[in-house]
Amino acid sequence: MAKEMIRQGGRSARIQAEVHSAVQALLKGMDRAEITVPMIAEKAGVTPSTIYRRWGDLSDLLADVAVAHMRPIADPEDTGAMESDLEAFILQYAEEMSSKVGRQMLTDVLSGGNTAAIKCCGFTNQHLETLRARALARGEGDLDVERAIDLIIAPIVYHILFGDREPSADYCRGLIARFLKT
Amino acid sequence: MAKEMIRQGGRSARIQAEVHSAVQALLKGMDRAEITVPMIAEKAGVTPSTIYRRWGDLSDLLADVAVAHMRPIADPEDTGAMESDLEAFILQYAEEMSSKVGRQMLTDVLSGGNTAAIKCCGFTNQHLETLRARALARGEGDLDVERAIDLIIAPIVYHILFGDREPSADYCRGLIARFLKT
DNA sequence: GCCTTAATGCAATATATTTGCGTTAGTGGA
DNA sequence: TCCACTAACGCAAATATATTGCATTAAGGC
Repeated sequence: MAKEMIRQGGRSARIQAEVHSAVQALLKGMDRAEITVPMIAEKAGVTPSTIYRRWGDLSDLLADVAVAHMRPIADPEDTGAMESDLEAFILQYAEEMSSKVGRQMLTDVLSGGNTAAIKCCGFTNQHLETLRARALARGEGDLDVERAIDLIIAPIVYHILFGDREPSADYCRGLIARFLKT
Repeated sequence: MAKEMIRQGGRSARIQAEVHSAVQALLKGMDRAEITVPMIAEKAGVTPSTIYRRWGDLSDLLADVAVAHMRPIADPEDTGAMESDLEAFILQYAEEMSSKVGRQMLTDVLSGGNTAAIKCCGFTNQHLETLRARALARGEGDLDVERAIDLIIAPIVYHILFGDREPSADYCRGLIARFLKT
């Protein structure tokens, strides 16, 4: 019976919430490089050892918080047509990701375990799949999600991560136009 | 006079070399998460405080080492034609970056200061510019480097970083074909 | 309500980082 | 070549962070 069960309710969940919000609060006030686990523990009203045991180390914790914060709460806006849906979603995506906190979330996700990164790009796929389902329902034809990742998302993320270019709205619209041109 | 000069010769350079090779040696034998500064210091025959003072912290050191290791020693192979040059370069790039050490270098570069990342993508640009110069010299027409970054490099890097797909040779050739198709 | 045990807190220990100070060794000028 | 200047280093003490054993708390199933 009961082997290696993972608990989800009550105290355990409350502590996770406290720790997450402590991290987010600290991220607003200081650079990521100066945040420490004891600092988070104190703000969350928890013992440091609890954090170490649950999350392993700071990278994993930050990645976990970043993923939780990126988790979509709502579907992308429905503007009535696939092209405008796509533009609205991409522009918002680029703006969120290129902001200071967005960049931090990206690097945290990539520094943490590989599972965080997979989840993160899973969210993006999910959003694009939503747009695809809408397009099909409207009879506007298909939307190739893989191709959208390669032609639109990947360049935006690349330039944000490597800092060699700002993903301006015009640049994003250019990527979308290239994608739509069959 | 002499304000804030930076020394380059002798001991200082030797120590940098020792530390770099110590890091590379350690990276071969263990996971990046278990490497510590004192560990590196001992293998390099140096005091930990020296490393802390020169590089700040582990992230910056690893980023520095990764950048140094990515710095191109030779130009990409000259195969006689732009298309084959491009294919040769991209396939090698994808293979290097998707290897275990390649992934580590990428995340190290992105975790370290922003300057490391810029240098890193500068190397890629430089290689593509070399291919472009060759193509122009041969009278094969132009090669749009920015577009190559967006259409070929960015998707490869994206999938390596987020781990949602392996950049196989066939996949890379598909990206190249898409790029060449005007 | 009772039992089992995952999850936490506490405290002791081990490890890593920072810092003050004396020493070594590049660098430029005489 | 020698000398003055000082950046960069080594050492060791002080501080901060990470790990671990053990007692305690509280989910989840009965």
